[in-house]
Amino acid sequence: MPAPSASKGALTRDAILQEATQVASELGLEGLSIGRLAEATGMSKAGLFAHFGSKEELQLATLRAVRDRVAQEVFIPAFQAPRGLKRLLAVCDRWLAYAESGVFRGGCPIAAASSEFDGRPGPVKEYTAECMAELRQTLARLVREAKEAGELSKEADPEQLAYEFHALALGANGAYQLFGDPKAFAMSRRAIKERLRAFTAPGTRLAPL
Amino acid sequence: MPAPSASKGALTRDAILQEATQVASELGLEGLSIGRLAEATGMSKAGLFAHFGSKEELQLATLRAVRDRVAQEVFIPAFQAPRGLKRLLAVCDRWLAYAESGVFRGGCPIAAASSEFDGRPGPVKEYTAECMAELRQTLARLVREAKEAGELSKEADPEQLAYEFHALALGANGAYQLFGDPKAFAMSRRAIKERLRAFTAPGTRLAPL
DNA sequence: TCCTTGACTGAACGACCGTTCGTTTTATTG
DNA sequence: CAATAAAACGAACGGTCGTTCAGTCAAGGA
Repeated sequence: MPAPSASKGALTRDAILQEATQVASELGLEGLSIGRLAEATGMSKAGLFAHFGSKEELQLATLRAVRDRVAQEVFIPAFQAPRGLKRLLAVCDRWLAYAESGVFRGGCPIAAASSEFDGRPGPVKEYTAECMAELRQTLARLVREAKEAGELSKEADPEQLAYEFHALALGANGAYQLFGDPKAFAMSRRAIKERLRAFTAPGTRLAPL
Repeated sequence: MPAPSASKGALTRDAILQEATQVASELGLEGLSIGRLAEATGMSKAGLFAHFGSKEELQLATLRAVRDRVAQEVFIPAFQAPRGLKRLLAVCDRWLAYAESGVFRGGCPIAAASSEFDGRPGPVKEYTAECMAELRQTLARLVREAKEAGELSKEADPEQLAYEFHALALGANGAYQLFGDPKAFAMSRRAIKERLRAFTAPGTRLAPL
C-alpha cells in the first residue's frame, strides 16, 4: 500500500495504521490505546504519538486508512462491472465478501465506529457518518442507473432499496461477528436477490450473487 | 418498576441501573464508568460499587435491566395481538417504536453492546448474543405461526425472514442514531411490509405497520 | 565537515480507572 | 429502645490513559 519512495516517517506511519485498523476492528476506536499500539508496533508511546499529535487524529487517520482499504477491496473492483444491475450486485457482493474475508478480523471498523460514536458528537462521528452516507448514496445511484438501463422497473425506489441493502450488509457484518455464523452472508445475499427479483423482468439473471 | 415493598438496597440499585441504562445507551458499556455513574446518582464510588462487586457484574445487571424494559415495551404488548401475521407485525412495529421513542436516548443499549463486545469474548458478549438470538428466534416463530394460520404462503422461510427483519430493525436503530433521521423507521416498516406482501394472498391487509 | 532537520526515546505529568479497606451512618428487627 | 445488620462513606491502592518535554541519534544538504 505505501508508495515505495515514501520517507521513513511515512513508512512507519503506514505500519502503525495497519496495526491500528486491526485493533479498531476488534476493540473499537476507544479500545485503540496509544500504549498498546506502541507495544504492538515495537516503538515508544511518545514516538508513535508524535505521528498524530492527538488521539482523535489517530482515530481519524485509522478511519481514513480503512476507507482506502474499502475502496480497493470493494468499489474499485466492483466498478469494473458494466453499469446497471451487474454493478449494483457487484458492490453488494464485494462489500459482503470484504466483511467475510477477514481483512479486518473484527469486521468492518467503520461499521463498528458508527455504532461506537453515534452518541459522541465530534469529528470522528462526522467522518463515519460521511462514509456510511457515501455507501448508501452510491447504492442509490446504482439502483437509479439500473432503472435507466431498463433492468429495474419504474416502481423500484432507489433510496428505499439502498437503505435496505445497506441494512442487510451491516446486519451480516454484525451477525457474523456476534454469532460467528458465516450463513449470515448467504442470507443477506439471498435477501437482496429476492428483493430485486420483484423489480426485474421475469427471465432476468441475477447472476453470481 | 421496583416493587413498593423493596428494601432500601434494592431501591437504590434500581435507581443506579436506570441511570446506567441511559449512559450505556449513549456511551456504551465501557463508557459507563463507576466514578461517573456515582456522581450522576449522587453517591460515592465505593457505595455504588458494593451493589455489584465488579464492573462486569454492573454491565450484566445493566443489560438485564434493559432486557426487562424491552419485554415491557415490546413483547408483552405485542403478544396481546392475535397469533399470526398480526402478532408478527406487532413485534416489528413495537420494537421500532421502542427504538424511536427515546426511552433510551442513545438507542437500544443491547444493540450497542452487541457491536461493542462482539470482539471481546466473555459473559457480556454471551449475554448480548443470547438477547439477540432470542429476538430472532421469536420472529422466526411468529413467521411460522403465521404460516400455520394460512396467512403466509408455504414459500415463506421463517429463519430467512426473521434474519431480514432483525437486520432492518437494527438498521433503523443505527441509522437514526448516526444520522438523526427519523425516516429510517418508516423505511424499515415499508421494507418489512413489502417483503411480506410477496407471501400473502392478494387482498390481505398488512395493517397499521 | 558542520548544521539542520526529522524520527524516536525515556521519564514524567495529572487525570481517571476499577478495586479494597476500615469506619460511620442508616435501617431493620427483637 | 437497644442490638444487629445493611448501606454508604472517604481515603487510598496500583495501573493505564493521553499528553508533554528535554534529549539522543542518524540522515541529508550546504
